[in-house]
Amino acid sequence: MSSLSSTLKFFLNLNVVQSVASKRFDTKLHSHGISLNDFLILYHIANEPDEKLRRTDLAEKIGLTASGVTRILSPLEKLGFVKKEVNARDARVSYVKLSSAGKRILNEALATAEATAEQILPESKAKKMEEFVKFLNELGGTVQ
Amino acid sequence: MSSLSSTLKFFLNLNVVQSVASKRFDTKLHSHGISLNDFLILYHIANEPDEKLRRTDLAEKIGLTASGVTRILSPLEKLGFVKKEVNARDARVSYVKLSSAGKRILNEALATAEATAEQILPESKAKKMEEFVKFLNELGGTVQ
DNA sequence: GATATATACTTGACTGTTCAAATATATATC
DNA sequence: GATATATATTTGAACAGTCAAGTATATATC
Repeated sequence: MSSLSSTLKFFLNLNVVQSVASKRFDTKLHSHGISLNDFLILYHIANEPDEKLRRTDLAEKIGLTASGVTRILSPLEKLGFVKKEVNARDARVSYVKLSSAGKRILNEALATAEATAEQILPESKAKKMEEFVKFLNELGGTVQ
Repeated sequence: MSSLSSTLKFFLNLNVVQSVASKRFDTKLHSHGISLNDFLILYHIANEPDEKLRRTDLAEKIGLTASGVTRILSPLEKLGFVKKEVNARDARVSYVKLSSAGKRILNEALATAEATAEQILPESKAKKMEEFVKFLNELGGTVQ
């Protein structure tokens, strides 16, 4: 069995580690009524200057398709965490905007997410973490 | 909006990068009739001394649940890439063993997977890749 | 104004995976 | 031997997300 390149090993391990880590986060964040992807969505929206995003832009930031974004946002709208906002100039576009309830949930979930991250990988053990984050950003990671 | 810890940023970016990367791999490997998870499964089985694994052990290596493993293996058995083997001593246990056809598919897919990895992240650009792989192994990545 | 092409988003149908329960078996204890 | 507990795997149902097609709108060209 020939050896794999380091790059391929990297991606295969990425797959496994992500699968396990996202289960951990989903389990912890579930107490706030959201998933890890919900959290990521609320976080990205909160980081926009006017706390809103086009759905196609959001899809790119979280690495899912536009239809995937529709599937995720629909229940979040029903829960009142986000609201849909139209674009005055382009009727094709709709924005997803953070609501007050959404901000509250995000803030509460932030502490849980930080604790979960610390549990999986204590920062004290995280050598060169900033470097890894940078590396993932180069690969398309959108959280800066 | 307070800043996130480096560790949390790491995991959030992991999520996004993995989502995009796995789509790339799935697209490319689809020409062999398998998915990235199929590939990972065949790879892990091939790396066992006797080319077989218990299903619970396989689940751990790929970061999915036992029922997820059952769902994935069933079509692979039908396709003839793997076969089920019983355990003589423990009737609860069944092994998944690589077949000749499975070995062939894995070898063909290896070239595609390497090319895909190189496309996403050229090894010449991959500074400290071995270090990142090591880091992911510490986090539970099972491809060494 | 008509037409062609592109873009944004949704939706029916589907795939991949999990959850919770079910089934079968193994082990430990009495 | 009976019983309790644990483990391995499967399965019905459900959830998360994609695919491909559909719908609506915008833009470019004639």
